[in-house]
Parts: sequence; C-alpha cells; structure tokens
Amino acid sequence: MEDENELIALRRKKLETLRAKGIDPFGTTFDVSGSIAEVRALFKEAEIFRVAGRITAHRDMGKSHFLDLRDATGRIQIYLHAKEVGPELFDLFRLLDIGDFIGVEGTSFVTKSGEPTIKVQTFQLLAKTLRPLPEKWHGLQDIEARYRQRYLDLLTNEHSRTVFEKRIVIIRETRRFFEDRGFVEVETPILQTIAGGAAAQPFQTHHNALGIDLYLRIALELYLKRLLVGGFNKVFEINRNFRNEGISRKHNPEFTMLEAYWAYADFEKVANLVEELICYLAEKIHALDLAKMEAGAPGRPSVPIAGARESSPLQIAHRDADGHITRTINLKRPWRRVRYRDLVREVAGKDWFELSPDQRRERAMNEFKLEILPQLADFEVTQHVFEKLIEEKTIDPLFVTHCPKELVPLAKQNVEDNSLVDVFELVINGVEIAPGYSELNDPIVQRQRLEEQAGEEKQNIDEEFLLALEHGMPPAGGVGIGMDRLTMLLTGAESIRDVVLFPLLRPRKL
RNA sequence: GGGUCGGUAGCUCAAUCGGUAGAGCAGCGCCCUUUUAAGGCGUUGGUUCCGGGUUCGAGUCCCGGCCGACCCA
Repeated sequence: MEDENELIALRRKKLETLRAKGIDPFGTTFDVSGSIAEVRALFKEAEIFRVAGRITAHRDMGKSHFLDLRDATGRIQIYLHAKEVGPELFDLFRLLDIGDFIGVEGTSFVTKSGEPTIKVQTFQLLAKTLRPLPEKWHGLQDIEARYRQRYLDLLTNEHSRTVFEKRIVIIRETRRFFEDRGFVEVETPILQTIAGGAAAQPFQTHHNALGIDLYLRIALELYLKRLLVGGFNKVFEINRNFRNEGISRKHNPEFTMLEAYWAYADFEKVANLVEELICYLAEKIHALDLAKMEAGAPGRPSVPIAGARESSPLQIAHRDADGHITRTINLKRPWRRVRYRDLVREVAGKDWFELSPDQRRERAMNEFKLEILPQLADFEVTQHVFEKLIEEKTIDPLFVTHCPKELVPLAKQNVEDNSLVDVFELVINGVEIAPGYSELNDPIVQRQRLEEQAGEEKQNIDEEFLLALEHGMPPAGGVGIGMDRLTMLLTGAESIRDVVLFPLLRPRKL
C-alpha cells in the first residue's frame, strides 16, 4: 500500500502482533446459540450463550468495557471485565477494533438500565478488519459511496437494511403467491438469438464455439408463451432482463421482471390477480414493519417503522428525507379501471379523437405545452399526452384498459373495435408498474402485427416463436411486473438504485 | 447527449468579501467496575476530486477533465 493512512497502518500493526502471538486474525468456525435476534429472543438471565458478530461500538470504563455486537438481525450488548477474562485474553481484547468480528461465550444478565447483556467469559477473534467503519451516528451518507460500497450502507444504515429486507419479502412472497395458485416457476434463456417480446435496445454478445452473435433478453414473454404451447397452463418466471438504454431514477440496465401466463384466462382475470398480489404484498410488508417495531428495532428507528402502527397496510406513505409524508398511495380495492380513450378524452378534450392528426399535434404542443418531435406517429402523439397528463399524475392504482393496438403488438384485438387490444396498463405512483394482456394466439395476425412493428427490420421477427404459435397456443392472460418499481412503490424509495443492491455505476479509478 | 447542483481528515459536516483549512465521531494517551451517540482531560490526522489559469495570495474566482445526484432528451 502506497499512501496508507495511520488508521490502516495501526490496524495492520495489530494484525502482525496477533500473528506473532500465534493467533489467526481471520479466525475459524464458531458455534453460536443463534443469530443475534434469536439470542435476544431466547434471552434469560444467568444462562450461557454463544454469540458472534461485528463490534460496532465500544464504551470503555477502564476495567470494564461494554461492546455492541451486531449482525444483520440485530444488536446485542457485550460486557467484558479485565478480571473475568484474565490477563491473556485482556491483552488480546486490546488488539481489537470496531468493525472486527468476534465470537463470545458468556453469561447473560440484565444491566441496571434493563439492557440484556452477555458477560464475556471467553472470546475468539473471528476476523480482523483493516479499515475503520463509517461513523456510528450518521452512518454512511455519501450517496455514491452507498451504491459502490453497499456493504457499508447495509452495515450502518438501518433504513437501507430495512428496504432490502422488504425486497426479499416481496420476491419471496410473490413466488409463494403464484405457487399457491398453481403456477410453476420456470427458467427460460437469457442468451437469445433474437431479443424479442418488447421494444428496447438489447445488449449484444458473441458465442465463440457457435460463431454467432447473441443478445441478452429484454423480456421473458416469447419463451413463456412457447411453454403455453407445450402444455403448461400456469407458468411464471422472476428473473433479470437487460436493456441497453439510459440510466435514471427509474431505469437500471438490468432489472428484475416477473412474467406470468395463465391459460384460458384473459386480461381482466389477470388484472384481478395483480390487484390481489399487490395488496397481499403490502400486507406482508406492513407485517414486517410491525414485527420490527415490536422487536424494538435495534439502533435508530427507521422512518417507515415510526409510522407503521397508525397506518393501514394498504395506505403506502412516501416520505421525504425529514420523514414528512409527501404522498400516500391508497391500495384499497377495487382499483379504478378506465379505457385508454376515455382517459385521454378527460384530459385532452372530448373531441380529441375526432381531430385530424395535425390538429392533435398542434393541441398537444400549444395547449398542453408538450414537446412533440416531428417524427412521432399520430398514435405516439396521443401516447405522449397520456404519459405526461395522465400516467405521471396518477398516484392511486389505475388500470388503463383497451389501449391502441399499435402500442401492444403481442395482445389480442378487441372483438368490437379491432383498433384496440384487450389489455391493461397498471399505473401507480406515476409509473407503469405492470402491463397485462389477453394474449394474441392467432399466428396469422401475430405475424402481421410483428411485421408492422418491425418495419424494415424483418430480421428481428422471431420466426421460431411464430412457428410455435402455429402449433397452437391456448387463449391466455399474461402479465409482467417490474419488481424493482414495485419495490419502490411498497418501500417509498424514490430511486431504483435504492432498491437494487448493486446498481450499475461508471467504474471509478482506485 | 444537454442543463443545474455537488465532491474538504477514515466517517458526518464547517470555513463570512479571495487572506493561517476547523469541529464532532473514529483513532492514539491518561482517568473511571453497569455504560448505551457513555463521560472527563490531552492529542495525531489534509494531494480541499484531478489538471491548467487569474492573483501578492485560491477550498473559494475562471477554463478543461473525472465521478455522482437531480431535471430534460
């Protein structure tokens, strides 16, 4: 190390001293009575406990010392007294730093102030740390550092830890929800020769042995539908998609998608299922908040926990940095369902669809002050109005149904008006959370629609998918849910980077 | 890609008009046998993101770059 600061130099020196004493600074296996939360739950006075974790605080009283030991489940206080452990162990103790992992065996007791504590009889060093941890009170605040060194964020910021615990619950409970309803989870290719199922730029790679270019998938859809052809009635997949596009508060190049397909259902049955799923997840998240609050959340209380008791599970409060509620999303069912054109008429004028394309364009630009690029097609002008004047302003759940068919080439056309498709777009909190369709299973129409969409780029049409459809796909309802955005919604996160453990950042020079 | 804002000790943050770079935490030394953001006394620690420029003098002003946040496309 070239320009090592004194804090690191000192820790390295302690490391060498430990080695000289014949102690392995990086430890070995240690049997524990349980995780720290489990030990706290089992806690009774005057019993022997073995507990391991990282030292996160040290209160030095001279001959007696109080330490905080932490793991991801919680915090427990350790008491160490020079006489109790003897001179040899006390010397070893003096070589410890905040951040080190230790394993402790000792007797439980409760202090004057009522804190459950383990009085150390013996302990082992399990891992020495060479760098100091961020400050104990404020934690790691630097946004960039929190993303690049997420481990430090998780270690020091209770709120961040809670968000990721919630993400874990959301993914797990989503699996459970679908499995409980007879859906089976499958895995389909990430490496694809044609990246189909959506309109997005794919990442490109190359397979050396086959000598072919491959793409990382942008959607799950076309393979899951092949499984409907293959006789699966209810399938789902939760996994990563990749889109080689911009990075923003709402976009990470890799993101987690759920797609589910349900034979013999349609978009309305799927809409009911999605309502049920999201309310189910909101209740599980609320239960987690309550459980944390009951357990007396160790460390600083996180903001969402503070408001958990008085809030209903279906009222999702989003807060600013100071903990003030900025808005509340009401998930109470039934959710509003409105046709796309009716919504557009509400905001853009009853006559919107009677205007000429040029008049629509003019109204969008002059009356609504929207930027309309000249190359936008007529339906895209309306879609732009929809996004700016409806989608972005919608907070409570809204199913937008019967969209124009140009927007959704993989959905079934409406029998009464075949310029529309039988679909919904679920919008919550200003973003599109989930599209759902009555799936198009007519191979002839599907070919036409894909050709219209592809334009000149016919090589992008997945012929293998069309071949599968020709063998017969049952009518089905399907849905895709962006799990990252759903997690943002349910945790109150304002950025996708706050719900993705390791968001993509430009590499820095170390 | 464009605009706005930001980058100061390991961490959290100060630094007035351009005038000796500071504090708290952490660390180090000493005191204290129930502390809990422990306390008390003392103390170490800086490529002010990088490179130029203006100036007697730059953390501060100007230009270029790097990284990030937000907004727009």
